[in-house]
Amino acid sequence: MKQIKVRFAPSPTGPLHIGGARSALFNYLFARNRQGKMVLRIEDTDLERSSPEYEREIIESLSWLGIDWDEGIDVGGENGPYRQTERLDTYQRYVDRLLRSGHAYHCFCTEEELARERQALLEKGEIVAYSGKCRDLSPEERDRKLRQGLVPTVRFKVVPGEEIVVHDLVRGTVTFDSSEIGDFIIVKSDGIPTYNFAVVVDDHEMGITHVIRAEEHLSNTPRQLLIYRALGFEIPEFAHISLILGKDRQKMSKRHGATSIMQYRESGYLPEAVFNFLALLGWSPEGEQEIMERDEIIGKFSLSRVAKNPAVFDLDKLNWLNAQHIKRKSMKELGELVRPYLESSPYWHRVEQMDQATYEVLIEAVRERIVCLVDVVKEVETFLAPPQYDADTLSKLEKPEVRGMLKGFLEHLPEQLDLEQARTFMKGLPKALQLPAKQVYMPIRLGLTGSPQGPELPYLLVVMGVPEVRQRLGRFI
RNA sequence: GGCCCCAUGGUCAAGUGGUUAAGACACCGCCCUUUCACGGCGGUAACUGGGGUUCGAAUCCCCAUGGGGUCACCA
Repeated sequence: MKQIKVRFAPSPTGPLHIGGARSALFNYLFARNRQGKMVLRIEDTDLERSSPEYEREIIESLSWLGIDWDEGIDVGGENGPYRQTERLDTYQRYVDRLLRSGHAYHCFCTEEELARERQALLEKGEIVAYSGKCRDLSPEERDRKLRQGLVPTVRFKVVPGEEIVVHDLVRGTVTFDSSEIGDFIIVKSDGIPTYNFAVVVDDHEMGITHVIRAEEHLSNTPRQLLIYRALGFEIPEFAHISLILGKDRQKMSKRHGATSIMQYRESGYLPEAVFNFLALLGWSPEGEQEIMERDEIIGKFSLSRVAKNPAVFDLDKLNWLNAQHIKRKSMKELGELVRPYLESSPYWHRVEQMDQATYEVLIEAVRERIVCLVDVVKEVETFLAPPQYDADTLSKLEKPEVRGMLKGFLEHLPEQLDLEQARTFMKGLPKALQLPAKQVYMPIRLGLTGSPQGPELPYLLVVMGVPEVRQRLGRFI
């Protein structure tokens, strides 16, 4: 059987966002599941908007997610270069071929007049397509315009009245009428090919067998099919996956808040959680299992289980998945992951002073409570920030019986204790003080942090340290 | 507006002619617990509508409706 080869071909005109990442992911999963190859190609033919910074960010985002590729930018390969602006001579060869075979022609219409015509058609509610004005220019006319210094575009000639059939792995058979497609531009006046042309040439040259991309490209496909045919290329399989929508059910875009992959990284989402979440958006595994690691997903992935309907991005579920993946981390791993966030905390100097054992107690205390890694910053404040007491809390703490209890607590409190000892100590405390549990624990908590909620008391004692416990409670005695 | 795609709870989503129509997130309740959270148990909640086809439709067909995409010298 022929080896499968897919590609992800972003244009570096912005950061990698959720939708793009999902396209990349599905390509990756498909390739890895079928022992195929993955290509990363940069489609930078939009000179105005492309930038090397975005290209770098996209690559970094993919790498962070754990998506890698066998051929392409950064890793090279036998079909390079993998940046479209570096492949202009290749496109030129095929343009010449189309020009010679009569499949394409030079067009001298200006952008202004085209925009006017398009607007008029749109208003009349007619099919918006190029008029074909320059289609039958005589060689003499063409040469004259060229001599006048007019810079032409190259258009692909579309024969109307023809049925164009797209066979799509997720959508089935989709039929288009060529009459709805006007002659379209394949080379811009700056000599750079357009997407519809370059994508066909590259996919062919690079031996792509499966084109997996977002549904917004479906209506481009008939144009590309025409080019495949004119050039005599073998047609790959297509799979158009449905879009990811925002809460407002519109295509995901910058308007929807955090949308770039890097933003998720910065907020402390784990790459394996984002990977897991994205895989579940538009695809579902056969079993019931939802929390999965990369290799499990690769093993289960198949295009036949990709849904046709668009999916709304659900942050709640991502959050839940992230918390689940955090719980799967070992203390040691989590301690490392969380450190950069703690470094930005105003209490970092305190954390820095902790010995390894105390640090791990801190991590353990916080582990079940955080959804994103950044949440540690807030959590750590419970332990280290100077407590704030509101009036209500103060009135509770200043009762005489509470004062007596706290006094007893401090008298019994050892000077030094680890987590196990703290647990035992706290457990036995009500008995030692001869008080019911509810009269003991909550006042201590309030006195220590000013808040009725937070990690279990033994954690508080260990992380805070006995001296600070004494100091915080001292004012209530 | 033309063309194209899509349509199961608030969201993700299983389901491919016969099911009490799964499961997950979110929400609500109970339990666990020295608090909150975690966790456990339970609950509310869906086949867009109308026609067909069929002994029988969430599943097949048609129409309507709704949502989305696309109509660039952007990809």
